[in-house]
This record gives sequence, C-alpha cells and structure tokens, in this order.
Amino acid sequence: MDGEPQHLSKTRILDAALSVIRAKGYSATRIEDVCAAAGLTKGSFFHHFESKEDMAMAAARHWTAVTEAAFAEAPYRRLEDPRDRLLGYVDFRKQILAGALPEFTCLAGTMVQEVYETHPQLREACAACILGHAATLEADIAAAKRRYGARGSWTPESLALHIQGVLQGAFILAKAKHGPAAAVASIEHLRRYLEMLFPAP
Amino acid sequence: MDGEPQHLSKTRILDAALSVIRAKGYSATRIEDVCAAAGLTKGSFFHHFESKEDMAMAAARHWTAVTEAAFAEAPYRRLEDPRDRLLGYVDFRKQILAGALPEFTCLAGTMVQEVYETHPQLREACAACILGHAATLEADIAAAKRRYGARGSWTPESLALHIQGVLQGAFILAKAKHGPAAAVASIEHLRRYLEMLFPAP
DNA sequence: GACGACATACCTACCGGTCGGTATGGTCGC
DNA sequence: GCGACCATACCGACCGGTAGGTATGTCGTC
Repeated sequence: MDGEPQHLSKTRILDAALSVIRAKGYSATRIEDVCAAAGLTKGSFFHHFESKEDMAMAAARHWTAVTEAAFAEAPYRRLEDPRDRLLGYVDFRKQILAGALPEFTCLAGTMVQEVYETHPQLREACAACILGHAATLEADIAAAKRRYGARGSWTPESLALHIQGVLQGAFILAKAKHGPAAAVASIEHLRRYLEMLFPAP
Repeated sequence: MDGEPQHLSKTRILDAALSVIRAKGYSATRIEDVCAAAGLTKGSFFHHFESKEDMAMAAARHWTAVTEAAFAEAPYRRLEDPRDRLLGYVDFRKQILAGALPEFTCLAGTMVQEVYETHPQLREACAACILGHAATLEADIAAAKRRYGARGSWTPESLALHIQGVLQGAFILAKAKHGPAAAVASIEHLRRYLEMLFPAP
C-alpha cells in the first residue's frame, strides 16, 4: 500500500491531519492547525503537499495503511473458525471504543460525509478505504455461511457493508451522546444479529 | 415543537439551509449559499438570525419539526401490531432512499459529526433530534418485546438507538458509494434482525 | 411615523496558497 | 581534505480572495 517509506515530517503532518480532521471535520480544519499539531510550519506543509485537498487524499491513504496494519496484527485473526473470527472482529471493534472520542472515530466516514458531493476524488478515496476494509470480512462471512448454513437470503458483500455501516452509525451515536455507551450497545446488537444469522451448533 | 408560526422568509431560509448543509456539510456552507438557495440576500438573513450558528440551531429544530411531521402522517403508524409498526417504520425509511442523495440524508447526523467537539450547543441540538426520534420507537419496541418475548437481553432504548445508528450508517454507505443500493441492503439486514428478535408466531 | 422586512454596500479577519530566503548535507573535482 | 555546487527540507512574511458580520437605506403596512 505504502509506496516509498516517505519522509518523517510528511508522516508527522499526516498523523496530525488524522487527529485534527477527526476532531473538527475536514472543512473546519485549517492547514495551520495541522501544522501546529505536527510542530511544523506552513512552509514545510506546502513543500510536501500541493494543496489542502492533496493532503486529504494522502491522509485517506495514510489512514487506510494505518488501520490495515492495526487489524492485521489483531489477535482475533488467529482464530480457526470463520464465525469466531467474525465475532472476534466485532468484539475487537467494540474494545477500541474505550479511548477518547476523536481517537476511535473513522476518518473516512467523517470525511466522506462532508465531501461526497463537492470533492469526487476525496469521496472515492474514502469509499475505497471503507469498502476495502469491508472486503476483508467477506471471505470469513462466506465461509461461515457455508459452514453454518445462514438464515435468510443475502450476499456476503452486503453483510460486510452492513457491519461497516453499523460501526459508522455507532460513531455518530457516540458523537451525539458525547460518550461511547450507545455505540457499544449498538455493536452488541450487531453481534447478536450475527450470532442469530450463524446459529452456533 | 414549533413555537409561533414563524415568518415565511425565515422558513424559506431554513429549508434552504437544510438542503445546502446536507449537500456540503455545515462548515462548508456559506451563508450566501443559503441566501441564494432561498432567493434572498444577506440583509434578510441577518434580520432573522444572529449568526451562522444561530441559523444552524434553528435549522436543527426545524429539521426535528419537519421530520416529526413526516413520520406522524406515515401509513405504518396506523398498523395494529407493535411489531408490524416497527417493521413498517423500517420499510418506510427504506422507501425514502429512492430520492436523490442529499434529499434523504439526515441533517442532524451530518452536522453532529462536524461540530461535536467544537460547538457543544449544536451537538446538543443534533443529539436531541436523533435521540428524540429514537424515543418515538421505544414504546412499540417495548410492546413488541412483551407480546413476542424477544430473544436476548437488551433494553428498548438501546434497540431504538441501534436502529437510528444503522440508518445513519446507511447514509454514510450511500454517500461513499454515491448511490443508495448498499444503504438499502443494510436496512434489509436491520429488518432481518428485528424479525429474528421478535419471531413471528 | 414607526416598525418590520428586506436590499445594498461595505468592513475586516481569516485562511489557503505564494515566495524569497536559510540551513543542512551530499557529491564531485581537485 | 576541501571548497564549489546543488538539492532537499524547512521557515515565516506576505498576498488576495472570501465569507461572516455590520451599517445604512428603502418600501410597504399598520
């Protein structure tokens, strides 16, 4: 995913961008906010990025890489049964909600809401992040469906997307309530749905 | 909910605000965009509103009133069985996704993402809208639970919020994919969950 | 004639983006 | 080894458009 091992300051700017955008949204983040958070100046910023939108595109890709790495190492991935892996994934996502609000939010979901009509490229980048992540669940879902003979008629793709949708919705609930309790409860409903879809032997 | 039957131009501005904010997000909407959409000028705007944030607060309340009215008249509300009413609600929400993207999106969900950290009052107003709407489902959920002896241990409140979460997530999916298909599929998963929670006789 | 409902012109802070400059470090000829 | 040369990284003052907000005027109505 990452091309070359980009410059340290560039990744510092991108890391800063992730947290600032997740806290204030894309339009409201000023370039100088990002610079301040990164401990650099605008001169450096525009040395590494052509424009604010260019940075956002890079941030989306950076976010994809960061999250991909985080999930790749997660313990649930080593489980044998595809159903267990799927439920493990959900539990893992639930655990993450323990931290502070702007830290467990999804950059792509936040940004796409603001830019889907106005910045087609950014929308595309955010979509690729979300849909790409969803795609990593499809194999397990398909396998679990085969093994446990799931109820109802639906595609693995649609369920993978539904899971991402619930998570994104949970973030909105958390933001609205200014705390993760409702989001956790929502994810538990999602887990219950999966348990019922793939009834345990 | 609405205090006095406010001035026509004021509601025109608010209606315009709803569509512009839903299309571009709160931070990116300029007051002049709203004025242009309403066919008025800034002079009129600042006659009716103190500031942009004041307008946003009013827009949130306006949105609450508009949606409340829309759901109050919906046909599913006349169904006898609480389970049918709940499923009817979900189906009704699914139907709405037929229109153009910025027209079926939720203002409160869009705004709260941007302002939850920076504008506490606005966050509160958006939260009140979402949570208030969720609360309208609680009675039916509780009644359905009593009548059909639902599976698992959860509160009506948490399920009502979960439903809202799924819908908000579905909007994000729709924005990311630039079309409602995935959102529709997600709502169908939600419906399946409810059917399984309250098994039909 | 006072007031509410608008329009027009204007002010000004802010912010995305530019530009001239400096520091650092690597490379090459000698 | 050393100086000439150059590229990269970074700084920070500055520019110019933009957009939130204001001041003032006009017109209709009670």
